[in-house]
Amino acid sequence: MTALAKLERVMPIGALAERTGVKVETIRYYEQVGLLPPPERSEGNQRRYGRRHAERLAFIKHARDLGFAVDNIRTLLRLSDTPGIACDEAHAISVAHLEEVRDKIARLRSLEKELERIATTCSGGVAACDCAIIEALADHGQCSHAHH
Amino acid sequence: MTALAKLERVMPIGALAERTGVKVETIRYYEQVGLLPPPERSEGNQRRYGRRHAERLAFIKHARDLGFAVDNIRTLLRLSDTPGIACDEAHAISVAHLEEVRDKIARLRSLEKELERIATTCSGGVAACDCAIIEALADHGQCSHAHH
DNA sequence: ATCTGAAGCTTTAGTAACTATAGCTTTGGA
DNA sequence: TCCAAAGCTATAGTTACTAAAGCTTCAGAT
Repeated sequence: MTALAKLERVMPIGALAERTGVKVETIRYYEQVGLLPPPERSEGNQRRYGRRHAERLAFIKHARDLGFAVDNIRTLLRLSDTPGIACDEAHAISVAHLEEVRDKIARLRSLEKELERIATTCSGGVAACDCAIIEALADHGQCSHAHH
Repeated sequence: MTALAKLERVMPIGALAERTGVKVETIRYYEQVGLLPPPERSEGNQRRYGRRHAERLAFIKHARDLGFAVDNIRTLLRLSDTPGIACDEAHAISVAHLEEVRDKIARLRSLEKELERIATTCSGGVAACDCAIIEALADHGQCSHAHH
């Protein structure tokens, strides 16, 4: 058996972290909140991971990168653990999340416009303003953006 | 003196909250973290606000709505308290924040694309997939998006 | 003057998703 | 055998609030 193949079976937490790009502390945290099942331990009580764990953690990381909440990931994992059953729920979660993301984008765009206006009014010169940014913040009247 | 004019001087916290759209608890929180100066108190130890406080709180709210961090707002308030001095700093904060916002928008757009792809692959039918969403999350290989 | 319900008070804990620290033990190669 | 790197647990800190418990004050009606 090669060293690599052995690593596949008994990775310590640091190797798993490096391989998945998830920090050691975060891995322990995921275990604590029940996303990642507790792995075997070495004689000295250190965690030893296998390929299953690596795959599951990759799933989690990917979902987190896509902005899914930990709670939703728990559901998605449960669904992926029971194959064949309805993916309706997975679909619903994804669609809801997509909507959230679109919403967030829209809100940020409106902020962007407003900030652009504010930040360019005062170019940062010493004498030019006193101070347009501060005034813009103080006086809501100039503000174009709708509901807060 | 009208009732309204009197309210301007001795608003209780609830009136200030209603007037500014900031929750009572949040107002107390802003006082605690030093954004809002401690107001006078009634004989029975209740907070009594005046117009100054209302203005300052409006400033804070507006800045928060624009997504400025509390820490940056503290700086902006300090700048607005010492008029005439350099607005360079205010400008720098705004520009940095604008960049952050743009960055966030860009990242969310890429998420949006990816989620769109994932969510539409499986339309939620019972038999159609098993399950494309789950598989997409498990298999990073299909993923178009760049760095995580 | 008294009653009462709404509003206010402080303190503490909870939220999301980690991150960091302290103080200790284990591991694995020279 | 030695030792530095890596791992362990438990606890606290982060951001910007929000909520709850258990009390006190306020202001209008009686």
